[in-house]
Amino acid sequence: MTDEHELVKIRKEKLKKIREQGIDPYALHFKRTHSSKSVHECAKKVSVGEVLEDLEVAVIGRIITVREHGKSCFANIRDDSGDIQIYVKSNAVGEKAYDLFKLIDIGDFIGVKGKIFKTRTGENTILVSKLSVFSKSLQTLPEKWSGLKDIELKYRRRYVDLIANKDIKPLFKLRSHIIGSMRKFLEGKKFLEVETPMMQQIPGGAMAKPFVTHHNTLDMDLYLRIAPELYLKRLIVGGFEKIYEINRNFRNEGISTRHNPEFTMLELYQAFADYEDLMRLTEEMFYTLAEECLCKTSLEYQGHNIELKKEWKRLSFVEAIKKYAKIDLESVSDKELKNSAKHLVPETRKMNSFREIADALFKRVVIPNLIEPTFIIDYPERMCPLAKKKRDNKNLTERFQPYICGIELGNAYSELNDPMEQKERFLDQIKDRKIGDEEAHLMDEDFITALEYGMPPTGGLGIGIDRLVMLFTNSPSVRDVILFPQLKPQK
RNA sequence: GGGUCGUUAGCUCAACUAGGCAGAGCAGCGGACUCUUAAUCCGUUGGUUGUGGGUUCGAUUCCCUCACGGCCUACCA
Repeated sequence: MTDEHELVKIRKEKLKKIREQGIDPYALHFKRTHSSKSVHECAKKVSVGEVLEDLEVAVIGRIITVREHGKSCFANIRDDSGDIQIYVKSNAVGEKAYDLFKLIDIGDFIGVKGKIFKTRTGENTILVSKLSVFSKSLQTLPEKWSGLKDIELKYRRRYVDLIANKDIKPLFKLRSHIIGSMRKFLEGKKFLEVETPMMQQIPGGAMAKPFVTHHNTLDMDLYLRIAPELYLKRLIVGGFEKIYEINRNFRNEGISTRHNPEFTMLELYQAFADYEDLMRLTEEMFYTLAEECLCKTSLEYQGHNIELKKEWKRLSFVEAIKKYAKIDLESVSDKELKNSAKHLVPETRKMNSFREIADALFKRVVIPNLIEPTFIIDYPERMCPLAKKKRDNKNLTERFQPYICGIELGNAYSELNDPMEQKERFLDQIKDRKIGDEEAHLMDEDFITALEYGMPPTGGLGIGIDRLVMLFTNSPSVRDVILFPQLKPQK
């Protein structure tokens, strides 16, 4: 407290003076009649210089700017609907209230009552007749036209970023709108939203390192889920035919412009559907979301103009590697693959499993070329332990991943529903794990048991919501679309 | 994890190239001003230059350490 900033001290002094007038500066006893937006609507019928006589409005908001003129003052207050100008005049509001107003700073919440008028310059304004304080701000807001630029502060104090930078709130409103539209789209197709465990005894459904936590009473470790997949499939076994979950996954991996340790994912499962059905569903979902949220079927991302309402390109994983890396995965041995790969992607030297090397090649050499909406399909069987083998080629699986502008947006399969084959695949994964592939799958016996009860043929689709929002908001970093991205503590 | 760039007043930025009293705008404070809107005008407070070392007569500036962050890269989605 002793090294408190001078600016905070001054504001606390003002706070004290307000309290000395018998006013509680944090209480709410105010009936709002209008938002600033609705004031603007009422003001449409007022002409320049005129006052709307037969209406008194009560508006509450945060002071954003102030322009003093002796015994009168213009200020702008902001609520969730926008900004409105107020005009506080000593002889209109009374001298006592005007003295109170002098104790008000930019950042404070105030309530005003008064009539609407249009100034000489045509600005809709509330001529204040009564004024009250509802929250005294002790911190100074960032400078009014540069806003908050410091990226670290924007993330650490997102609340300030939201106040100071006008484009931040609309972005997160759009994110919310996208997720809402996604739910609406899925409800329209009769999908049922379900919730499955975030804390799992065996983390499964994806290739990633999990976060570990501990339950004290049960005295056992639990893992924050890396994916909901295996539980959602259990529900398909249980008889649900169309289900989805929109929720957080947690992966204990690196942080980058495309990765946050916790991220939001849509996963949906549809019985009696295959990956062909889901590709059509994906196309429809993307352009429907664009229509609803962007009011068009195209989007601009980092200089690329992308039309969504069309049949997306399809390229098989093997063709893609052949096209961009000039390696034929179907004919090379593991040893040959390792040899050819190390020239293109030196990092593969350290890798041993087929999955890791093929994955590395794909990410480094293929993905940057996938700008137009593209489904990469038919991945080699050894890369996808949960996917069903392709009906006419048993070395491949019925899997696809949607890509736009080099962003991997999801993952989908015709799900493997043969319990014995699933068990074999898990055993193969355990072999990969033994040669150093830490992300290879673990055995989940209960999941095998579930499959033994019989899972209908099912299509499953996962969509990374944060990345989808990046794309829809033209954001270069996933941190720009996550309100509170993960950072190290300060100091 | 590796590479690279950055960190100066509450906020936005100068000063660093080639070491020589750390500056401006906004915000704040005092004053003038009853239709302004980046209000204007006059005056003014505010700094351990991210941290800790080193070189030097002298370091915001050069060198090193550490912390935090951006970008690239790796793991991953």
